[in-house]
Amino acid sequence: MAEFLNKTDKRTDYCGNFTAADIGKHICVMGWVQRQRDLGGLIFIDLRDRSGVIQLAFDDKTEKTIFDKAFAIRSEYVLCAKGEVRARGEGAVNKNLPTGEIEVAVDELKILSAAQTTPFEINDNAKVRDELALKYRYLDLRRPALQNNIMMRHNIAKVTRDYFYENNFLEIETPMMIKATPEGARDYLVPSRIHNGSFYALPQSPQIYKQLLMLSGFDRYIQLARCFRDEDLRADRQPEFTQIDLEMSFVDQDDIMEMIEGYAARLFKDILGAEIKLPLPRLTFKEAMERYGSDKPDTRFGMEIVNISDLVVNSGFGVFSGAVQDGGSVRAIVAKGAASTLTRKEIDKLTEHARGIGAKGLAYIRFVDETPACSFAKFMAEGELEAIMDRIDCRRGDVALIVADKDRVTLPVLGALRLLVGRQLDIIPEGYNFLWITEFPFFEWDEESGTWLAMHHPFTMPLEECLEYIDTDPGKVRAKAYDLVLNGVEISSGSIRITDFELQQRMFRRLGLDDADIERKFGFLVDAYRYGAPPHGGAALGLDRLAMIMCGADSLRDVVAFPKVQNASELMSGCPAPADPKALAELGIKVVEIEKE
RNA sequence: GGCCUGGUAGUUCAGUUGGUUAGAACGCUAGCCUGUCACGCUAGAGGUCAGGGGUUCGAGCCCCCUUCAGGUCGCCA
Repeated sequence: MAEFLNKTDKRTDYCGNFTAADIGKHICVMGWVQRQRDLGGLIFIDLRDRSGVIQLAFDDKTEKTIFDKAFAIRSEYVLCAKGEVRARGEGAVNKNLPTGEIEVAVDELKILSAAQTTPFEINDNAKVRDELALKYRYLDLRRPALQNNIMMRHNIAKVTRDYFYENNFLEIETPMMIKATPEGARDYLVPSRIHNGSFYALPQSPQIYKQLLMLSGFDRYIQLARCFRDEDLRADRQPEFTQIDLEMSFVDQDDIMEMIEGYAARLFKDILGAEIKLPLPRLTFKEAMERYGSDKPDTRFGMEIVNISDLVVNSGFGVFSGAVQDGGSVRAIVAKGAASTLTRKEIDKLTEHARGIGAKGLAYIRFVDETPACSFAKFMAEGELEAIMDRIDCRRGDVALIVADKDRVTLPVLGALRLLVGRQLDIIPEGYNFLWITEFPFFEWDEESGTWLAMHHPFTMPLEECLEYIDTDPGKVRAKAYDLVLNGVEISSGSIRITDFELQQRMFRRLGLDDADIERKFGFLVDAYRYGAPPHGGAALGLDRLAMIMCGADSLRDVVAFPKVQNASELMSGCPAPADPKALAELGIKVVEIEKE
């Protein structure tokens, strides 16, 4: 039978906060039983709350009724315990525990709640399969590791607000029920009861609203904004997530980047005590792609991509020469000292992987013995292989991986292999490596539709020097867009917005939109820019991803209190779930079975 | 939508070439134990081998389908 708190039951402090300085004090603690140890005439209970654990002690001086109560206590019972803090005996000190020098000699004990045996042990050492842990997420969240992550996330949010508030940003809430955005990820839709057949969308980001806030004159805006995207999940992608969303007026690109750099440095200093050297390094998109095969390169290690097209353009190996003559390239990465790790079998696996992501094949040089084993040596003329190995610095003990294709294949494939091999060789050092990627292309040619698409979004400002190419050579137009990358993870994406009505019309038309399209898709936003728009731009940082990296977690699930799994359902509550037929009728929605192909 | 990996006691796992009664550790229950802290010792309970179908004299193991979970490609302006 559970007991109840009364007016005199006030917690003195969290369990983990007591120290030897408290010896002699009479205290009250509350929490969950981590473990009860019954030694016969002596019982110990580790009481846990979000701060840590403290040991409760019961012995022959303990009143009999209390001792008997302690005897029956099991793991995860919720207790209120009062008693005197005392030093543990010589030799009984637990050096592994912050509270290991002390214990509470209990003289009053309430069982606030009994607990059934949990489906798994509440313990960081006990591995539990995700499926089960997520079904009982409220229990999994009792584990110290997860508690610490969630608390660190809180601290990140706090420092974030502190920093931006101090810099005159206003926190303004934007709506969660909005008009569907015409492009980008799939929207989550919310049906309207009053307007049957019409739908709200949940925001993929507050993009349009924050731009309008600049037009309204709020000048500096920030919001920790919940965002929703109906796309497939990944370890670093949840269907709902939180962005640190910000926008600034009367600034250009460098001002915003500087503001964000200051934030990054402050955050890592305050939370982790890490010094981030400013200004952060910058790479253009083009350079990042050519050196790392990625627009979010992990620059904690080298293994950069080397272009060998000019050496093989006339070689007897058709795969190489053909690729270059067709306008593509032949490029390589070299894994230094990897010859013993990257066996023939491992290279075959890498080849399979490369094929899986679009390469036609993978050539290699594996230099382990006197003569290098090379998959294409027999096609090489005198001196050609030597020239290649010299260019890419492939020495005894190294393995070179070579891809020949269009740039849009060679670069990303080598970029992916670089990461894979880097992890396999375990050569990626610890630490925090920030990097800006700038000068993104504005347009992206879409093979499928045969049109130019906006790579970022259509309100992104082109670089002034590129304006002349908008109609003549769209591929050359670069944008005032900047991504912040941390350890190979894109943690922020931002841009300066177009505030000139005429220029915006020009960009829309280049994207193949006619006046009717523009009006239908962006009508109110375009109109807004007719009435006086300050130059402005902003960015959005992924709070979840930041927290993930700062916690050293491998998955967003470890920093989101109630995450969703791969099929976008939540295992604990069982959502999404079928709706009540009455509710559907009111919404004018009829559920039809969609045939699977 | 594609590909890969996995599902065996409450939990984490082992399970040989397809062969008798499916094991271990932890947890749980009971008993003993005054300095434990992953307490110790003794005993015990606990199994739809994810579900369905097939091959076989015989299936946890082989085959097919389904399902759940993880990773990944597509997708994510």
